[in-house]
Amino acid sequence: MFNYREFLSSGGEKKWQDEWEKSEIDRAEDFGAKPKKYVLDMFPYPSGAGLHVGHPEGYTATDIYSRYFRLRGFNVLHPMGWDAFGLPAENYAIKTGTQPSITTTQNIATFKRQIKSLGFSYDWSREINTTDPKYYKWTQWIFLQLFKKGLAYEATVPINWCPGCKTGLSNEEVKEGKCDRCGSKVERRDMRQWMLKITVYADRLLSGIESLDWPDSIKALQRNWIGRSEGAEVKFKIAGQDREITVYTTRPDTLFGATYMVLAPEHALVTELADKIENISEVNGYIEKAKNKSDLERTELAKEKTGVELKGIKAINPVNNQEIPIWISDYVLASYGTGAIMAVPAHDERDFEFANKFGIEIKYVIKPSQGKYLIVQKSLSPEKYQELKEKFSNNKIQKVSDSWGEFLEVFVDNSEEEKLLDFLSANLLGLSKDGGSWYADSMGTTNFIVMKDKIFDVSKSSVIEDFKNYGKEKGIPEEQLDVELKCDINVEIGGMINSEFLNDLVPAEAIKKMTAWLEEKGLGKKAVNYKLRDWVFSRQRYWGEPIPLVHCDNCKERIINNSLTINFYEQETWNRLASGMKTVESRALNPEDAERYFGNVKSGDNLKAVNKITKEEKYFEVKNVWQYKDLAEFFKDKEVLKKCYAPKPIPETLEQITTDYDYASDYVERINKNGIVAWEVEAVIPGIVAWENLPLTLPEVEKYEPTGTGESPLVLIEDWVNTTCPNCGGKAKRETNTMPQWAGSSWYWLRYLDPNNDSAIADQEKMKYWLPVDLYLGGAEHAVLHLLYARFWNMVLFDLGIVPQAEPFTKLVNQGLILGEDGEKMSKSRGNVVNPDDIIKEWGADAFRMYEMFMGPLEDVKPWSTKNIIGLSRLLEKISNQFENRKDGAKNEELETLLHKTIKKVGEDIESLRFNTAIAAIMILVNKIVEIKSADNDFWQRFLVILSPFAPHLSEELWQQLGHKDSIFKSTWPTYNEELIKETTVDYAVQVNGKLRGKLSLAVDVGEDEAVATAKADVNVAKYLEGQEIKKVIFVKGKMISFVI
RNA sequence: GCCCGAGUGGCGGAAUUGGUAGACGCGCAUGACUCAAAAUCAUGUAACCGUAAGGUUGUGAGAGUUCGAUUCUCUCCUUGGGCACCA
Repeated sequence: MFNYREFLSSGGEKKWQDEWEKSEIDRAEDFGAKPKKYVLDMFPYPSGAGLHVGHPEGYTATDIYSRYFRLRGFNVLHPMGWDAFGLPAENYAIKTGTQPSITTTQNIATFKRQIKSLGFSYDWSREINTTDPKYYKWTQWIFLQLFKKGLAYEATVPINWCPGCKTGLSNEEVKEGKCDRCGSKVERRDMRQWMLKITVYADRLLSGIESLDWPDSIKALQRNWIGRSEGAEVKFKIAGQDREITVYTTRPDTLFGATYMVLAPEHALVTELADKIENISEVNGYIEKAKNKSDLERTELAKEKTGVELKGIKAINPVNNQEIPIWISDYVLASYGTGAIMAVPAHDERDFEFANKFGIEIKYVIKPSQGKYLIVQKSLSPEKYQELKEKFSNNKIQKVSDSWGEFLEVFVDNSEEEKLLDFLSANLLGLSKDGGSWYADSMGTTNFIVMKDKIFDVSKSSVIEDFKNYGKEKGIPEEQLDVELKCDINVEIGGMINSEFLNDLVPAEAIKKMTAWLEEKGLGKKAVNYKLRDWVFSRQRYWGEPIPLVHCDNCKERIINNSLTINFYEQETWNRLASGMKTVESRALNPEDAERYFGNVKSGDNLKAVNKITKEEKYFEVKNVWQYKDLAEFFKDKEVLKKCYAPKPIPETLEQITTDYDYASDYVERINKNGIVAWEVEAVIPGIVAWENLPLTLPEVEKYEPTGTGESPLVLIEDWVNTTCPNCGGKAKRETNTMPQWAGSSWYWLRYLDPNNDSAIADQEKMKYWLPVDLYLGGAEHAVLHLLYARFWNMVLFDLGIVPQAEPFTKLVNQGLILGEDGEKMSKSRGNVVNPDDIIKEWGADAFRMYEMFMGPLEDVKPWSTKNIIGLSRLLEKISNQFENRKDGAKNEELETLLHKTIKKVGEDIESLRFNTAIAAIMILVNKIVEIKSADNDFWQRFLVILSPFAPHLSEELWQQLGHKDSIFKSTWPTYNEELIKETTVDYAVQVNGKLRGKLSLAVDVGEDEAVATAKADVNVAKYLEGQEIKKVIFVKGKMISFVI
């Protein structure tokens, strides 16, 4: 007699887990003939706490999915591994002195035991571990590919420094100004860092999103993070100076409304024109203060804008030649756009706030015309309301309420403006709020300020004054006249005003027209900007992949930033050259440009200029990062080509140059071959970089404590740091920074394909066979970190011809967070953490798996509830009991039909990851078995297979009890018969005037006439139809019949 | 502030080319079995009125479109997540 509880308590589940492992049933076959399916879980960080119930949610889902597709005849790759570099193990080491590698090994063992106890069908022969030198050899190898491609560079930049973790962080690792890991407030620090040039891929990372079958929310997050914006760069001249400032704006249409300019405190203009600025000490004081503020402080103080005007100099608005003041303020960021803005207070909220605070002119250049009017409701009689409705029947009238009371809103389009105004003045204005006046308060949504007997047009600049004067005349209390116009930032509606050649255009069109105008006049041009910053890639910590580079003193020079090369041309050369180049921007070098070009150079570095023909060299020592006076002097009379942000391979054909390459420096080598005189400037500092033989293994250390000085503990191991240069054989020093945690996870799905390959990250053919990943499941917390980095690396590897697709993950699904029983996030401190071990011990793995799937939709956030597990346990017990009651030859038609329906439903639900409804369907079927009392072997053969992905242990056990020698997972998914599933009768709902009045069971192919006649004859329905004229009958086949009377 | 998402019984949740709201499970109630309890089985379970038949209301709030709205449109509220002076 089979008993489910006995099966559990006697280790029945473990028995099958061992059996499956022994028979290697879960192995994926490389190059198998069956269609392939790559089902991937985000691999876990093996923490000391072990698995929590959130982990198995995703793993169960992919397990069910994998088992289902194997039963459907697919060759499924379903691997698991460990993302084991990271701070917890290192912090534990600092506390206890235990080597991170030892803790990691222990934690992995725990995780593996727990994961195995859930009966997941992972192919363990492909297990990987990011901390294994055999694995990180290839992480390092990929880094070197990036380095050789010019995508990894060293730079001294202000970075996010976490004082708690004593390491630098990437932008993606900072949440609300705090460290994503430890919660410490992040500080700004200038530090030497290895950076990855992810910005080069910004556009492709953005456009690639479109093709992905990912949740919209994740796509939106990535789009936001990349933050592409289109706009224009506009040049503003400084009055009386041979100097201009370039600003970036997305709203060139509002240029006529630009009443001042703002520079970031770091902007080079201030130092350059220091002697022209009358209040220079005040300005310098402000700059000094801004410098010392952390990013967090800047944003915390954001509520109140600060700034200082640069007295003595003025900028000239290029569209109307008006002189406008120049300010510096930290609400303008040096790191975005050009570090300078034109301020249009009337149509930008930040500028509006700033201008209001400092009393700067606000000039409106867009007339709003959304056509929205507000009317006080209490002034409307029912008759008037009716009249209003009839008059404006095509428009929307709705009730709203705010702190002022209840109103009606009437939306009219422009064509009906006049009509509404007539109506307003004829009917309503005399009856408005408080017997006095009432006004519409937002310029953004309203055309007119409406007063008792007068309407004011807000497009007139004097509107507020007019309004107030009129109000005073009428004796209206002052506080009721406190009208404020707000800034309006819309692009879609309204027309331009006060803008000469743009007048009456919709802003969106005005943007195009203005941009074209600027380009034509040479005052500006179209430009694109991204919020995405380069990836700060080095960490000053121990437990990570060593960066496999060597600094050598013998070798003289090092290019610290491949993007830095700029070419300066003698005037004559320039003249010969410039006519043939379309995309080149030329100008004499000035400090502003120098700052932009050499922003990565730090004090003490050298800049080397090389004459490409004579090979003459000239060195400039950098005294101050923001000042390059010597350099500027030397190149004063030379033109400079625009810097090259994006080093690209030397083009092969002329077409390539003109179509693909924006930047002239890309093809400077070719030009030089033609004898053109140019100076090429590189930033150089002592020490060459060479790369190591891989893997460069992480040495053991005695102290894991970060030094806190911006160097990793590796610095303390002298015989590791000191090495020989692979380049010249002389004395050299190793790089001591390590890689961030995200490095190992940025390519791990490739390694599963070929985990033991010692000559490549993975065999090309294997990659072609298995890639891309068909289903990738994991938490949404990785939306911009792991998923963006992984896409970036994959794209680079694709460009190198290593991986076959640019996008690694075709379909991505996020499992929702599981909250504690109290509805809060599970956390140790709250004491609401549930340990899977306890649940499995009490209820078994099958019940646990099924409960996690039955909780609700996979993607939803949902609370855990231990008491609800009993429902699933009962189900499994019921199944066991009914299995014992089975009777051969006792076929039941009703049950057979329901089984077919269930086979269909469960299959469809698994494919679309709707496990909760699949289990509900299984429950309905089981309830039917109970009702029928007995089912035959033939029924069980098929039922067990559809149960098996959910409850593999019990299904396998009962399967074997049916007499099978082979595993149930070697069988095939049962088929269903469409004919059998077809219903013969359908329930129709009968409605009268939209209310349900009766239900009818009719033949599936019933005609409309017959159905309507039957419906009319129904007692319940007839009651309502009696003595009524039927105006309309609606018949929806298979659904309902509706009478309108 | 901006960008996503969600609001349905006591609870977890079903149902969307607009067509019978509340599937399935938990819980609860009553009954059977038992000396009793647990377990199990049976029945019931949105709210209100009614002994019942039946009726009315009902998917965050308000409006709109429709014969008919959880589903579509608009406004608002609450809530989860993300971004946060990105010009």
